[in-house]
Amino acid sequence: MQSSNHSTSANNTNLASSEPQDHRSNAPVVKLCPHSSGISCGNCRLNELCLPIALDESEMQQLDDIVERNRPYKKADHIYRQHDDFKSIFAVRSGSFKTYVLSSSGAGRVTGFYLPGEIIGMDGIADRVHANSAIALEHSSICEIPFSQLESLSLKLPSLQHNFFAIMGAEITKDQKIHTILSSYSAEQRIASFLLGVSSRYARVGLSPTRFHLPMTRGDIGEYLGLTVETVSRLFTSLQKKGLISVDNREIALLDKEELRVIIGADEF
Amino acid sequence: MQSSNHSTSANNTNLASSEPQDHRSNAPVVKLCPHSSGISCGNCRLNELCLPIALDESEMQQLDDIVERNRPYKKADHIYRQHDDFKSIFAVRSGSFKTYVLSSSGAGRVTGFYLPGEIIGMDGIADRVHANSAIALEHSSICEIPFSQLESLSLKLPSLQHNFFAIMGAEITKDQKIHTILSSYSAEQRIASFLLGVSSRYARVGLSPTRFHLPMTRGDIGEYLGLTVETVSRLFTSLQKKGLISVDNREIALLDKEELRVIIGADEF
DNA sequence: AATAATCTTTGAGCTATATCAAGATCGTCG
DNA sequence: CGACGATCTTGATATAGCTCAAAGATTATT
Repeated sequence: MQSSNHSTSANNTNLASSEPQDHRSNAPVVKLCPHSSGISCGNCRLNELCLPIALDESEMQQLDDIVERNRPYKKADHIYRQHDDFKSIFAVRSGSFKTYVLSSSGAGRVTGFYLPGEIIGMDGIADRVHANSAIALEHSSICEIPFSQLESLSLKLPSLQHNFFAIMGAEITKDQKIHTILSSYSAEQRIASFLLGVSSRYARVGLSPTRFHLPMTRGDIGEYLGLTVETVSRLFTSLQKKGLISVDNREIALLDKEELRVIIGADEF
Repeated sequence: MQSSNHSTSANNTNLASSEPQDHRSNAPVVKLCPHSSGISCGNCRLNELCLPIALDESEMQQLDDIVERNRPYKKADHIYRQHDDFKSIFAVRSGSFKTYVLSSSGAGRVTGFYLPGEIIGMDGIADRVHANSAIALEHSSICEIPFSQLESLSLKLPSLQHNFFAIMGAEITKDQKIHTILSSYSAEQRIASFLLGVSSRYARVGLSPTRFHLPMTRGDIGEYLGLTVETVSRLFTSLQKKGLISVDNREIALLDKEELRVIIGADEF
């Protein structure tokens, strides 16, 4: 189905294995090239936003030693799939991913989008099995951090333990925010909130908060927000007509962020 | 407003302070009675479901030393409120709590329910400020675990660090499950899923999975599931008419769990 | 470059759930 | 015990967003 692919969390810990026992359609057959790039946490432009926040030189070096930098993922490549054994978490270095669960009806349900500097895979920590699948939305690259090694290192580096608790805590806070959005916001509020959220996540990594490219389809956004494609599309059109955003396919410009915030907080009186 | 209350995460670390600077209406004025009960992690019947899982005697003792066992909470007492400084996490020992965020319209939004053996307060770990409020649904008691001390101790006790990572991971997995429920389930599926969820959580602590008391109102359930009170009420009635459950005010009996599961998975073909 | 597949938009009608309203029941407190 | 406030139920109606449908745009494949 594909000429190449990646090892996954379930099987790429053993880098020597060139023929991993993979039960999936697009089975990886190419061996990994860790450390092939000259990239390290120390020189990564995301290091202040990622796991290494506030680590000193030596600490960062120790973290760096357990990080594996897999070769790039093509669009639609999976990092891991639902029910795979949990072995690692992954930091997005470039590109973007979505996570989703499958409902056998085929109606996949998107559970999250991940942009550079964000961590994927924490859904597997509790049960040691991934609760969802993670797939690249575009050509992307990640850093793989074997979890057991992260645990060991966290025992030695208080800052690292602290950072990882904070990262997991942020995931919890984020998920609860979405809970509120899904349980109480109108379709228009959901879309406004989604766009502002993406905006600030791009801003976080130094990209424009007002003009950006959406890596996901309208359908993905709909699944994530509990809306249909049609509703998402209609609302993009409607927000554009109101002059709040400009839409050119997946190129979005936020023209009036303040008013978008008003939409979200409109029930707040 | 009330004759007594509790210290909160924001101010009860200093047990000596009998007059904490509290900005809330029902300000605590009674000093705490830690260790007043003969209770310890070692003899707590929940210790296999809580933070101490798989800790040995000595480890459990060390954990025990940092745990503060506050006096009971009355119905409607807050453990902490939105925007309070984050200092501790809390394990429910008995009773139950809900967490919620306020939308100034007064329409509070319930973000979670917490039963015995479950951990409250992880919403504050990332930002060091609580993102929601936690309030007792009935007469309840908790164990308070100061977070900075938990962090320190986790550096010394690998099992404790491991457990806490797992507990946070479980919270993430749970929140993502709810995401899926809210974004794709019908009202009936949400209610069925909620009832089965409560059932297995009661089973976890050794209570009946088929007959239980709901500590929360229909309105709470509605806010949590993104439904109105009326819809929740109608569905309870409807599921009862179908013979799947029996409802006597807040006393619930699950008469046909298998069929409830079918309802949830009904789109799975 | 041509074709196929996927994604997006727009319209028209439908339905699940919200909203509004009113009564019934429960729990609490004087 | 009696009464008030909170909670729950049930009915009637409204509507936001879904479903179905079809055409246009974009992207991928040969």
